[in-house]
Amino acid sequence: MPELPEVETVRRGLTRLVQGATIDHVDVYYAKMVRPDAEIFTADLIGRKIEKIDRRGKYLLFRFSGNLTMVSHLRMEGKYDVQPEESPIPKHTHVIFHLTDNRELRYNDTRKFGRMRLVETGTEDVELPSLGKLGPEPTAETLTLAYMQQTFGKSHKVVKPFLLDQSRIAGLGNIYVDEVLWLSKINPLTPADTLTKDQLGTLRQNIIAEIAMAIKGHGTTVHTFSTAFGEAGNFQNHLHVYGHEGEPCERCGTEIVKIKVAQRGTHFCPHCQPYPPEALEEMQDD
DNA sequence: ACGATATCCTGCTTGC
DNA sequence: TGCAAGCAGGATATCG
Repeated sequence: MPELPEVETVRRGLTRLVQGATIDHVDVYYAKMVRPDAEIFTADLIGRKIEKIDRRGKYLLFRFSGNLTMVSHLRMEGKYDVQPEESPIPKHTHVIFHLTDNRELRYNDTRKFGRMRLVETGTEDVELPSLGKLGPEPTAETLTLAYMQQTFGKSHKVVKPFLLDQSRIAGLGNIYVDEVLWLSKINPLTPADTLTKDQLGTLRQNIIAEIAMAIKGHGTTVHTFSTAFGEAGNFQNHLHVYGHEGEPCERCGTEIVKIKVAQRGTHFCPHCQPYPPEALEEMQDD
């Protein structure tokens, strides 16, 4: 599942391959994937030049000539690749951007969860409310401790779904949330407003460092992610808890457990990340 | 306004 | 062996 580091890796690969290329025409094979409807979508893109590719959180923003932006979200399994036009078309290819140099930019998505949206450049924050409401990027400059103290302090939500909320911090997904909580020795069921300043400082440092390291490693190949640009993601070698249930914790040897928190699979070490009193009380009730 | 829940999809895993 | 049911999950819509 692409999270921020994977999307950034895709952005860099696409920039290298198709920045400056011009769209000849577009074929949409799965109409629900695009907006406005496929007819308008394909008509609007004819003759446009890909001037730049930006990213915000997990969203890709293709900047086209003529003030047009395509906002693309890969969701679970979306992938782009660039192929010569004679190359066979795989089963789950849903959109093909035919370029004028006889190459094709193809969008593949097994589960059809990804979405593309065409808007006038500059209006994306309004046209896509979830994009406009994104929290700060997880970097040292943009994610300040003061911001974290303020936002965490105001919420009773438990920290796992809190960190998955893109309007709080942009770009974290299920894998990296489990990882940074393990690194920070914070139980995923801890209410956000009970975290101390020290804990928030540790969490902040781990988020920033983990995302930066994952970008350096070209993302993770957990499940079906690969960059398709000749840069195989190798970050899975650095995962400590995600997908490691039943294995000993690298720090203390206690068995890593997997539970459900807010409907999401959640991995942690019950010794290094002890349950908060709130969670223990809830467990008494059962 | 907020939280909880259902929905979208397909492929893989699990269980009988 | 075969097949049905269960599970995975980011964003969004809907309900209370």
